[in-house]
Formats: sequence, structure tokens, C-alpha cells
Amino acid sequence: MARPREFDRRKALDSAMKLFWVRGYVSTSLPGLLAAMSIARSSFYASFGTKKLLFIECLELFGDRTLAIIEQDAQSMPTSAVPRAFFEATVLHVSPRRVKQGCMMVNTVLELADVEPVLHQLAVEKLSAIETAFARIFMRAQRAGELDTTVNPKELASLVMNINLGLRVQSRKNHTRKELKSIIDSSLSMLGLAA
Amino acid sequence: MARPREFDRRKALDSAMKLFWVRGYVSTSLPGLLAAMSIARSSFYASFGTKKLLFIECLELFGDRTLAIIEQDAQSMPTSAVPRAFFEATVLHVSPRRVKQGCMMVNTVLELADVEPVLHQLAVEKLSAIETAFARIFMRAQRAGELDTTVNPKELASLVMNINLGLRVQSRKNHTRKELKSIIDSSLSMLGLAA
DNA sequence: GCAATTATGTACTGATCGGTACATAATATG
DNA sequence: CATATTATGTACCGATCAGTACATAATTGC
Repeated sequence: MARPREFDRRKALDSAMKLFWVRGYVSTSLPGLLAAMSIARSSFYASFGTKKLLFIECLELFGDRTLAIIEQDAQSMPTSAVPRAFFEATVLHVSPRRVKQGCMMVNTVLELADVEPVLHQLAVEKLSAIETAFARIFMRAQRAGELDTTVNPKELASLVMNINLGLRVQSRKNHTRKELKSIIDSSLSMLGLAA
Repeated sequence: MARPREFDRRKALDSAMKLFWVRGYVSTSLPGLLAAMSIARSSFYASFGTKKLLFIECLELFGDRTLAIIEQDAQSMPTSAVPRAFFEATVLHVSPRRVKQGCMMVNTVLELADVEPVLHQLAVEKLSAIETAFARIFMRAQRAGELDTTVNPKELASLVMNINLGLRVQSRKNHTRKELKSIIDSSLSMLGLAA
């Protein structure tokens, strides 16, 4: 019926996500986005609405991908190994460039808490979903007899999440992989999740 | 010799710090600062130079005040109680309004990592100073026989700091005091710092 | 009270921001 | 081939940004 789109929407969205991830929401300008996405201004507004709507899409994408890591790991390894596998996938087994970007949701929570309530809230919810996923996995493991039933799954998930948040802040500093690994090892062994 | 300044520089700086603390660096506009500080534009530039220089002053102020909490606690209580006292002073015994502001240094590290390298680096250094202070206190406690000598003071400080960073992110979400207290209690008991 | 000095208030600068208007280009259907 | 429809490129919009220029106000030393 009409002229076909000249760019791949998924690829453009992915490029936008990476830029937001590095620079945050406020400091990412529209010209910067257009360059990263390799599309023109009018195509941008036709396909993505506004900067804010695009950010929401990017945050959803990032959150869903992060959640998928956990869900996949939970199916392919014992429960007690899932937290370590998650830290490896997000912090350890990742290029230095990418480690320094931290976690887009964590970055967003801190950047936009009192600036863009809607975006802040979305990031909070996406982080909650991850914590809930951990709790669910731990509960399932208890029923299967894989995990000590004296611990509260929600509390354990909360502690794992707190360690994760700490790590994601550390990542944005100039920590070496060795230092991050040391924190992960000590923290997990204290939680009885040394695997 | 000349017309005297009509405002209190320390008070103005304090007001600016509070605004930066809440809104971050990029999203804090100069008009916003002038209103918060109750001074005119020309007075601002005469007294503080630029927005960036003012931010540096604010970050130094915040960092020094935070460090002072630890140094003071270390003199007035047993070492094993210092981390808990620090968490209470910064997270628990603080108004909800202020809990949600988190830690200005942590906020800065995440907001400006790839946007304002100089400010980012300063925040990193100020956080390092705090971790080093913890390590120094733990070392001193070991020499005084107050602390188990099998643990590495630097590693312990690193773990306390990681918990702290996690808490500061949690604070910016909508966590209740009860939830934060639960994380603090569990984390400290795992570190053998239950006091 | 006069002159030197410093603080303040106002008006302005150029740059950049996110978003829009609109003409043009390219495709599918009749 | 004509027309309807959608995508793209360019020029523009008002608002806001950090920073500056400069005239005016207030003080001290003489």
C-alpha cells in the first residue's frame, strides 16, 4: 500500500537502548539518538512517538532481557547456583566497557527518582520483577528439597538483590574484575550460596 | 572598603547541595539553584564560579559530612557497632523524605559516569575515602584485639561498602523503613557484625 | 561627602533542547 | 499509469539552557 520503512525497528530500538544505558535519560539528546539509531527525525517521531515513550520501550527491553537470564539459568542448573550465574552473566563474564555501564534499571532509579516519576516507577517495577523471580525460584527449590527450608525465600531474594544493587554501583566505578569477583565470592558464601 | 555580601555563603552552599542531592547534576537548572539559594545570578557567578564548580563544592561537603559520621562513631563505640550505627545514621534514623534522596555520591557515580568524568571521578574518590575509613577502623580494632584477626580488614570494608551501596539504591525506591532494617540486620549478622 | 570598591539586579547572548510542519520520495493498489 | 498511502529530509518552532555585560546600589576609607 505504501512506501516501506527503510530501517529495522528492532535494531534501531536496540541502538537507542545502548545509548540510554550509557548516558542516562536526561543527558541523551535527540540528535544523539538519531545518530545512534541511524534514522531521521521524522522517522523517529513516526515510529517511536517521543523520547519518553522510546525510553519506556528501552527499559522494558532491558528489564525483560535481564529477567530472561534468571529464568533460563533456573532451568539449567541447581537453584543455589543461579545467583552466582546471574552475577557472572551481568558483571563478570562481560567486557569492561559493558561492566562500566552498570544496570540500566539501577541507573534509571537513581537518575530519575525526583525528575521523571513515571520512568522511575517503571524501573522500580522492573527491578521488583527480578527480585520476585529470585524469590519464586527459591520457593520452588525449597519444595523440591534443594534448599534449606529454614530460610525465608523472600528475605533471601532481598539479600541477593541488595548484593546485586551494590555490585551494579561498584561496576560504574573503576573496579577491576578481580575486586568484583572477590565481593561476589564473599557475599555468596555468606549467604550459603557458594555453590 | 566595599559593599558587604547580603547572603550567608555557607547557607547558600548548603541549600544548593540539598537541591543537587535531590535532582542530580544535569536536571538541576541554574534558575532552580538561584531560587533555592535565594541569591541573584550575578552573585552566584561572583561567589561560586560555575555550576560545575559549585557542584564540586557540594560533593566535597556531602562527602566530608558522611565521613565525619564514621570517624565520630569510631571514637564513641566498639568497632563492631560502627557499621550498624552508620546505616542507622544514613538510612534508618532519617526522615522518609531524606531516605529517598539516597546518597549524593552514589547518585552522582551513576548519573555522571559517562557524562561528566571529572565529577564522576570526584564522587568515586569520596566513596573510596569512606571505604578506606572503614578498613582503617577494622585494622585498628584488630590490633586492639576487638576484632577477629582472621578476617581481612580491607575485604570486610569492601563488603560493608557493597551493602551500603545496595541500601542506597534501595532507599531511592519506595522501600519502607522496616524492609531496609531487615536487610541491614540480615547483612550485618552474616558479616558477624550483629553487635 | 567624595572616591574607590564590591555586591546585586536586569537584560541579553548564542547554543541547544524536544517537538512539529510540510514538501518530497517511494511504494502498493486500482 | 494514476492515485492513495506511508516514509523520509529539511526547515522551523518556542522554550530553556549556562554564562556574560553592564548599569545600579551599598558600603568603607579618606
